[in-house]
Formats: sequence, C-alpha cells, structure tokens
Amino acid sequence: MDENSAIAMPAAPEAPAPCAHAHGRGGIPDSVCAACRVRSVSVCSALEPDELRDLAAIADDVQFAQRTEIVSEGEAVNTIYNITEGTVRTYRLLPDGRRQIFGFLMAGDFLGLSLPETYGFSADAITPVRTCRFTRSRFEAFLESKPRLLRRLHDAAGHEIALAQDHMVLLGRRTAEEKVAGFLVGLRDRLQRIGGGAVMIPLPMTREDIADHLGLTIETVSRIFTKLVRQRALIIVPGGVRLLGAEALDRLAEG
Amino acid sequence: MDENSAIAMPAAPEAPAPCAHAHGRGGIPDSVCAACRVRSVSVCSALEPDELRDLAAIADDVQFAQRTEIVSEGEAVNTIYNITEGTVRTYRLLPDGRRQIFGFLMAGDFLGLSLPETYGFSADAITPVRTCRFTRSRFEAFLESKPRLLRRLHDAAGHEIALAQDHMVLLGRRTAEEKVAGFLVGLRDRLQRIGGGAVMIPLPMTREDIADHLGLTIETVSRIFTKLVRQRALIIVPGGVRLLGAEALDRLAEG
DNA sequence: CGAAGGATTGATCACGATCAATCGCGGTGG
DNA sequence: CCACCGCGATTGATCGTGATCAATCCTTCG
Repeated sequence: MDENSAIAMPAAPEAPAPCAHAHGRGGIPDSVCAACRVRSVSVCSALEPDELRDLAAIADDVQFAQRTEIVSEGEAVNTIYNITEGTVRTYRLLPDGRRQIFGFLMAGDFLGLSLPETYGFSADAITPVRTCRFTRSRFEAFLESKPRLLRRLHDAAGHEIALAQDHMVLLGRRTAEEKVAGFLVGLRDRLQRIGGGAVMIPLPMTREDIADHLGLTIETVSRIFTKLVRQRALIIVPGGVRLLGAEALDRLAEG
Repeated sequence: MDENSAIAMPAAPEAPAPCAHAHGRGGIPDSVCAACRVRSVSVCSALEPDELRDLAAIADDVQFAQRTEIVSEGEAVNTIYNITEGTVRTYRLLPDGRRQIFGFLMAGDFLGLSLPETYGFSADAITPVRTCRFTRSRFEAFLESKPRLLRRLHDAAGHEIALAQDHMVLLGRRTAEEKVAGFLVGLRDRLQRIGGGAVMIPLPMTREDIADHLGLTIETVSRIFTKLVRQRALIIVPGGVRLLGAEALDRLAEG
C-alpha cells in the first residue's frame, strides 16, 4: 500500500515510514528548500536563496501514513507543517459525532500558519502525506528576523479567511447540487494552480468526507454525483471524476 | 434618530455626520489613540505610548450613518477601518439575491485586517457607526517599521480564522435551534469580553440579518425565538433579548 | 471465494422553507 | 387626536429538499 507514495520527490531517500511521526533527520542537504517542488506555491516563495538555506536548516522532512492523525484539536501548537505531498483533512468533531470538515490541504498548504496557542481542529492524512515540519520555537525565531516572511504568512492567512468566507456562503446559502458542483469547481481551480490538469479530478477522500465538508449526507452526495453523470457534466472514474463540459459545472456552481 | 449615537466617546467633538464618508480632520489631538476606549481590546494594544502617537497621526475619525455602506465587495482595499462604536454587518450577495452574513463587527473589530487586494465582502452600518480610518498606504508604511504590530495583526487574523471555523460548524452541522442558541451565546461572550453585561443582549440587527447569518429564514428564526421564550430561556425586550438561565442556552448551543 | 467497507439506489420521513395572514409599533398627515 | 400607512415580527398552513432507514452493488483484500 505504499507504492503510491512515489510521485516524485525532492530529497531524503529514506523509505516511507509505516507509522506516523516519523524521523526526518536534521542533516537534510541544504538544497531541500531550493529544490522543493511546492516552494513556488507556498509561503516560502517570499525568501531569497540564502534565506532558504537557513530555513532548510530548521526544517525536518516528516511523513505520515494514510489514516494517521497529524494534529489533534486542542493540542498545543508546538510544531507546524507545510504539506509537500498527499492530502490532509482538517475537521472538528461534535460530542455526538457530527463532523465538519473545514478543508482538504494539499501540496503547498500550511498547517498552523496562524500560529495560535492551540489547534482549533484535528487533521489527519487521507493519503500518505509528506510534510516539511518546523518546531514552533525555531520557526518563530526565524520569523523574528524575516518580516517579509511574516507578511507572506499574513497574506496566506488572508487567503484562508477568503476561502473560509466562500465556504460559509456555500454552507449557508447553497443547494445540495450547487454545493457539490462548487466543490468540484473549487478543487479543479486549485489543482490547476498547483499545476494539474483541469479535467481529471482525483478524489482521495470518501463520499462521507465530501458530505461532512459540504454539510450534506453521504447519500445526497452520491445522488448528486449520479445526477451530474446523467447530465453529462462528468463521468466517475476510479479514484476521482473526469469533468466533461467545463461550463456545465460552472453554471451549476453559479456565477 | 441620532440621539442614540451618544454612548460616550473619546475625543473629536464634531456632530455625527448625516451621510457616509464623512470628514474626520487630520488635526486630531495626539491623545486620541491613548484615550481610545476600544484600544485594550483592539490590535493597537500591541503599541507603546509613543507608537500610539505616531498611529494617531495617521488615523482619521470617520462616521457612518445607519444603513449606509462602508465597503463594497470587489472594491480595492485603499482604506481600512477599526470600529470604535456601533455595529457593522459583513456579507456577500449571490446574483439571485441570496445573502450570507459573515459576521457583525463591533467596537474593537478591524475591517480589512488581512490587507488583501480587494474586499471579498460588502459591509454596512446597522447602527450609526464610528470608525478609526487609515489609508492603506500609510498604514502599511507604519507597519513596515513595527513588526510587533504586524504580528498582532496576524494573531487577529488567526482569531478571525478560528471564528470562521466555528461558524462553518454551525452552518454545516447544527440544527436551527442550536444555531440560534449558539448565536446568542457567542454574542453574550463577545459582549462580556468588550465589557458588557451577560443578560441583556442588544440585537441591533433585524431577524432577517440573523437568518442570513445562520443560514435560516426569518420565519424560522422568529419561531425559535418564541420557542426559547416558552422554554424560559430568555425574554424578548425592545431592541434585544434578556437571557434568563445562562446554562439553558449553553446546553442548547451544545458543550 | 467470502468478508468488509465504500458507494449507489430506493422508500419514507421530517426539518426548515415557502406562502400567506395578522399583529404591533412608529411615523405621517388629515 | 386619530386614521392610515409601512415595515418588521409573529403565527399558521402546507410544501419540498435533503435526511433517514434500508437494501443491494461493487471493489478490494484476505
């Protein structure tokens, strides 16, 4: 089950760890950040080459196996992560088991970027996940001398706020069909931005994950998917969907 | 209709402006910020007395009449505001008229704190509103030399993200009753934090505003209110509600 | 080949939306 | 002074979307 974690990678030749909270040796060659394939889409893009070396020195390459927890709601933010490969879901659980998934983090996304005292959500790996890990104290110290990076972090937080607002509109004021279409359109645009195609949309998460993200049930999500298939808007393929008429979904997601 | 705008205030003795985008003369005595009653709860609390003087020098006191627009979705963020008095609603409008209200800003809240290119929402004054206005360029210049303020701004953004996540849970996974109870509990806690009582909750917004904030209809909000009255959880008074058993609502809002 | 878990499909239900009438209050003008 | 109007809030009757309950289906894995 770990041969699908080999989708090309920057450095660190060790084999994927079967359990969470893996090693990640300090020694990392100082080109890691410079060679990092997600750097251009991440906050690190604010740094100069020499600054990248300094950052690489305090970064650990850490991997998480599928279905393992990365952070837990309420835990102190002692470590922060930059996702370099794989998909992570962030969510909160109500006492009675209801769940709201805030989003799916992918390559280039930051976990803990707002540097709060404690995490306000849990996060776990949907696929095998590779991350760039920093201890909070070291990262904060680094930040101290790099106001441009802090500013970049702040901009990223602003982007996250904008995404959250988009999602509030979706949750509060959209129909089930609009929710699913909007989810797929958002995912497509995001994949395109980090360099993917616009037709084949991988969906590593389950229908239940999608439902818990959109404020729906698993059955409703499934029904809408088949409805979209009947409308020739997409076809369902193993591991995802293939979008057909780009404009069909856009219309449903509303302009 | 403007005698209710006199709830005590720091400086600037001019009369409230009847129309939006009022004056606010540069001359402001340099104690404005130091005397500002919302400073302790606002991001400005990160500044030293002498820094406050510098900040006061680039701030304008600007007022908005009830029901006037403060910012409009899509407009460039050339000015940012710190609310010092009154209540503001931020929202997005869908083409067909559906509306999602993101939140209600009160004394100490910042409008545009994430410094994006353009506003992703509209905002208007529910009550007469008094603000501390900065031009973006001047504020950014000030920020340049005050990394601690930027860090404070970033923390505030983190708080906004946390609030947004709370609201996503509410919108996606809560029943109508839980939504209304949660709204009132959140408002109570917030008013307490900026120094208000915990029983009398002023509700300057209409039922429709509340509905559009909670993803409900005006009728459902009204029904839930009367249901809560029948349950002896609160009584409805002109301009707001009076909470009775504090724990009753908390239970409904869920722990 | 059988078990397990995710996905799909169907039948029915219920929560909250919609449609509609009335209430209550504040403002305005005869 | 009071009749009238406008608007927000409340209440009632009915509807419909999406939830719930339940039965396969499909794929993967042992």
